[in-house]
Amino acid sequence: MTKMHKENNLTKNEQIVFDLIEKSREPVKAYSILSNVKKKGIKAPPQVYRALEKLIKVGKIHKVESKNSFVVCKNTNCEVSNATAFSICQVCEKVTEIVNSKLSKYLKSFQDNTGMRYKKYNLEFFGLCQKCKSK
Amino acid sequence: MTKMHKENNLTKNEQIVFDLIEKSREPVKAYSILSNVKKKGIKAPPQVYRALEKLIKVGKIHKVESKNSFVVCKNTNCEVSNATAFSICQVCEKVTEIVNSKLSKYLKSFQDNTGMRYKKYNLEFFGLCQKCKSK
DNA sequence: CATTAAAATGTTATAATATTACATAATGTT
DNA sequence: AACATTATGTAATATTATAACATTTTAATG
Ligand SMILES: [Zn+2]
Ligand SMILES: [Zn+2]
Ligand SMILES: [Zn+2]
Ligand SMILES: [Zn+2]
Repeated sequence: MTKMHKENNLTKNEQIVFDLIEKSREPVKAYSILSNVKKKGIKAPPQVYRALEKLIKVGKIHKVESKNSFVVCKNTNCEVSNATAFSICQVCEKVTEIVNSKLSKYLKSFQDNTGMRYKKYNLEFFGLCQKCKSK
Repeated sequence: MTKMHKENNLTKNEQIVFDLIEKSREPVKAYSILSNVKKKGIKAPPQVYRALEKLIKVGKIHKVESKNSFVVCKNTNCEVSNATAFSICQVCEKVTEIVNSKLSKYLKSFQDNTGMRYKKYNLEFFGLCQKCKSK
């Protein structure tokens, strides 16, 4: 097979899945990805889920857990996906990645009551986006 | 039907599901709940999911999104479930609800870069629990 | 370049999670 | 009692995700 991917280290299927998520500009679900990349030759769920897993691992995308959806990282790969925060509109379901160094510093240095620190977190905020608030 | 529930406002099925989650003392999955309450007369997924939805709404349980599991609230119902934080061990999968007023104050008053505030959040921290760290 | 090992892909099937739709029963209100 | 509302029962199906195994591609080695 020819080298179809760009000058990063993504494989062909990973690149196809990444391109689709990036293009969509809103959270995408795995089976939506699947149906949209059929024309590119990806035919079955495992091909999509493998790509998603790898893309998450290298920090190029994140999973929005409350929506079982995937978005491209807007934040220099979030230190390889160990520190993610999202803003989610409860009305229109718009999802935005929060890039805020004060917040990430606070959470990365957070110690719980037992003194435990954490390597990784995921935070999802819910509210009304600007557009929905002004309606 | 006789009034089977206790002096709260839970219905029969809600009480059955709640009792099971409470008893389990670790996150429980919906179909695990279902199989364990069959003997109580709950036979189908919608009965479980309806109860879960209501229990979440009133703040008696939370969903741990990254694990598709449910836990009882340890924190005075988290102001009716609008502010939840969990500690999740990456090895043994132990889940603990974090009760920390500094953290909750910080997050409730958090404003993103656009000045937006949020009514609700869910935070999941990942790391090693005491037991797994000392291995 | 032939051989082998490792990584990636292809494919089928199935598991796990969750919801829709509609029927029946219980409860509360007038 | 009549009606509306809430809760429950039930079947079917939709959605999300993984297991298992075969094949192909790529990388590494001699
Ligand atoms: Zn990111
Ligand atoms: Zn909105
Ligand atoms: Zn709680
Ligand atoms: Zn542990």
